[in-house]
Amino acid sequence: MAGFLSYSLHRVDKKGRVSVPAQYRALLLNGDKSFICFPSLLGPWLQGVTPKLMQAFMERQNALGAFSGMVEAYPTLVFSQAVEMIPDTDGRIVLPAELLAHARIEEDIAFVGQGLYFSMWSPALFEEEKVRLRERALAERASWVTPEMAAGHTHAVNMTSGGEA
Amino acid sequence: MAGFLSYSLHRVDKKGRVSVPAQYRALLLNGDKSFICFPSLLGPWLQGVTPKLMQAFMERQNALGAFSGMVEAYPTLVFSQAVEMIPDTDGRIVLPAELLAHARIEEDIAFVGQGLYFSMWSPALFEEEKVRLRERALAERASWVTPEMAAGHTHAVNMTSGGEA
DNA sequence: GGAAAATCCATGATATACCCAGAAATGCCC
DNA sequence: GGGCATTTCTGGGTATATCATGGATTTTCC
Repeated sequence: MAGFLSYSLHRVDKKGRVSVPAQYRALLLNGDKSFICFPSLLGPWLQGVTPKLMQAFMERQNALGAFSGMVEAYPTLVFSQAVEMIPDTDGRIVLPAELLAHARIEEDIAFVGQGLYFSMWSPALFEEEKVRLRERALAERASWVTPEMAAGHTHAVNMTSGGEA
Repeated sequence: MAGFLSYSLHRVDKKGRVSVPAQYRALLLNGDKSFICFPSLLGPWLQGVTPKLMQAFMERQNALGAFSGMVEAYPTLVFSQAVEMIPDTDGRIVLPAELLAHARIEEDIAFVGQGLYFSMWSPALFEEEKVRLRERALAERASWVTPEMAAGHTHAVNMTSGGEA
């Protein structure tokens, strides 16, 4: 399945090395075998996105921004703090200290699948976040599973293509 | 028929293995030979969906959501708790302990067809749910039956008989 | 030369993929 | 309807491969 799923706990060793979940690594194989990591602006966690997604974000920038004379705050922050992570032959990466600090990650790290992308957390902080997520999710749910979705997408979701006649 | 039907009772053995109903397996054959399983946000049961359906849900995410700064609560909860299940050569899967716990499944498990997808229950809990379903189904029925059907073919929409045939 | 980083090597625990076999149910043919 | 054959589910056992992790070694660059 081509999406980031599940939750997995990993360890940060003394040298800062972290195993990227094998499942995620498999998803990166089709691309650049790397992912982009940057601190979330809203809280203590790190976002992990595919290079492709990063590209899409870049293309949203005003190409002439550099000539506008003003600094585009959001993309500048994101890009300046983003780091490309390339897992080594053992599937491990080393997260820069600033990123670890931002997410308050010390010995343990949690990889959290979010479908198109994923995030990395201090396990304890994510547990707290999960409580908040649950509260918000029910309210949000309606907007994610609206009749339009059912009407608009169902036909594209043709079960298992063929099926028996 | 390319849809998840019926109800079937299965056993969870000591090793946590569960046979996926042959009927369901047949539906997965033309696809990825797997399905995605995640806890329902609404109650103690597990949802089973095809990878294709999961994909459709994923595509509904804002591709640049990771950059919005906001955590999308609903998809994050779903994806982070979702696990891809790939039946082995005997057609069995192993459900993770957290999922079993959520649905309070112990020795027995019920597969419940829901058309485009299906769900997994503790048989006892589903019996209780069925009572509630019957009540709600009658109220809902009106919105599922189109005017034409209501005029002549109402009997053809007799979904609520449910249970084992 | 020394610190930091990248690479290689080793390990062990776990899970998982596979095999086998019996029982039960199902469908089929006569 | 009776009997046969096939599928399906279940249980148990085992070997294998995967994967996360820790340590050592080499390389790089200041």
